[in-house]
Amino acid sequence: MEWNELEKIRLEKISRMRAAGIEPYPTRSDVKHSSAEAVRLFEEAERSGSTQLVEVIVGGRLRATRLMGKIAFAHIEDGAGRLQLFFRINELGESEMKRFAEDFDLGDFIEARGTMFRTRTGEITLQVAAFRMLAKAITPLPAAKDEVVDGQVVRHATLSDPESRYRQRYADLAVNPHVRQIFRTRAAVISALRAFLDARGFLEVETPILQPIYGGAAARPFITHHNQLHQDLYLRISFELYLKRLLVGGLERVYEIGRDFRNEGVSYKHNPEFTQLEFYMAHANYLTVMDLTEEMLVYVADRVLGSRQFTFNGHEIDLTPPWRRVNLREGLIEATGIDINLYPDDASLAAVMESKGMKFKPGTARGKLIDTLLGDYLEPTFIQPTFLYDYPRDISPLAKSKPGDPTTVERFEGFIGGMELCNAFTELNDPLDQEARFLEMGRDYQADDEERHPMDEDYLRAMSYGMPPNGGFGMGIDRLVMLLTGHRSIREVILFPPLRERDSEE
RNA sequence: GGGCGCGUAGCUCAAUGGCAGAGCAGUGGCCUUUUAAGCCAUUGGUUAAGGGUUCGAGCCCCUUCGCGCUCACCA
Repeated sequence: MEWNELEKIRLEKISRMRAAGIEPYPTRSDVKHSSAEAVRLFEEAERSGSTQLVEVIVGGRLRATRLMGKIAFAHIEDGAGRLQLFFRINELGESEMKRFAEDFDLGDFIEARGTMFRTRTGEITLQVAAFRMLAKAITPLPAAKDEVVDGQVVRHATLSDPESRYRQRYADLAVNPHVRQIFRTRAAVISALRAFLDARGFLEVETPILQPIYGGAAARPFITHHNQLHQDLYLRISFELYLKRLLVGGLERVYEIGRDFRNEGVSYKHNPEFTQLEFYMAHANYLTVMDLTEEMLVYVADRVLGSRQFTFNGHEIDLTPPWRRVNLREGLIEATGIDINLYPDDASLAAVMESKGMKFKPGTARGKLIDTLLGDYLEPTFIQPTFLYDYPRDISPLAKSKPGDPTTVERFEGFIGGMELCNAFTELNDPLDQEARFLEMGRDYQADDEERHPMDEDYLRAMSYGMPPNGGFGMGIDRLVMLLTGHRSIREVILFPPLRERDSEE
């Protein structure tokens, strides 16, 4: 390690402490109370009129000190909040007061024991009878001072450079309480999703992340290699094909929450690894899944936010059902004037789009053209929760056809805040149809080998044993957390977002 | 990958092409109820890296690195 001037000073303090027989990193902590508990115990004693002193042992990070000669005030921060400490020479003696002033720095983890009282200004405070170092901080925290405004801690000049915040997320978390809150919310969202599905008889399962054949989505995979098997493996791009195999096996309602990996570009709403929820439900269909989606997201919002309304990107969003439901064909007619049913092949749709001055890559297949249209003209307009439904068959190889309409499948995507959040369909369970779809996809994507939807023979074999009719659902958890925490960048809701390696890391 | 922008002290930020600065943090003092405590003094810089133009570059030009925004890509 290379230490800067500030750090060298603290290293000297460590030497000084050790020379005095004091261990700056003791093995045991004797902390018994959180800051919040200490305050609560004192308030209870006050309320009951007890004359008994409230004695506590608290511990936390030193966040502020106010040294005033023969007395000193300090604030420590722990997981539960902040607590003011009061040091006085009368109780501690001259040498301990000096030790506090000389050896203790902002950022150190310290332990303090004593009795609770109220200062003249009314702040509930620990009168310190004894204190010690729990863990010396060598590197100063990247933050200036705290201020309490209306009961909220405002931290001044705190770490704000996004690169530093992501590279040193530990420092970001240590210094920015609102960042810690994002990840508490994230955990609460996942916990609520589990509770919702568990209560409805879903079984949580784990399927392979390393897969010999990737599938369930159209994306370039990450490739890795198993040495002993002498075999290349892919990091999964979706869970879909494995979860549906379980329906064949008689697990009628399954879900998985986990990581997907897609070797694609990053953006404010794309990360190469992201967290996905997928569930599959026997005897459901895309309409019943739509209802369940509304119910599930309201449940999550109620539990996590205590509200069905929230602000995202300057929009007041309301999750209260029923959500708007837009037929894809009708939506496109309204937004673009193009009726996709009148243009049944690549060339005719491309021609009409060109006549309207729309931009797209030449030679794009019809399905992808339609996807471009909805991405450009519909998705950004779906601010309030909206289901877009009935997708073209040729971009939905795992969805079941709509009865009486062979070009359309029973599929919907849910949008909130102008962003795709989830994707669901009545799952295709006809193995012969499925085989035909794989072959069609093989043709459409032949030009671009990496994006090709590979044939999965074993998946077809599974389906050939008989798969119950079912509805399936996939949702990006990161995006849901973005919405519920009001962050427009996916990196804000991922603890350690990927960054390029730097030449010299300190 | 393309375009635009940014990178200055530990942190947050200043600085017409003309002496690299402030606040906080740090260091040394004073201070027995403070709370962004206060007062006095003070340390701290390869201005991301490298090259160029210029009497003179943090500032202008080129290259490289990193980050952000955006476009492309991403059913």
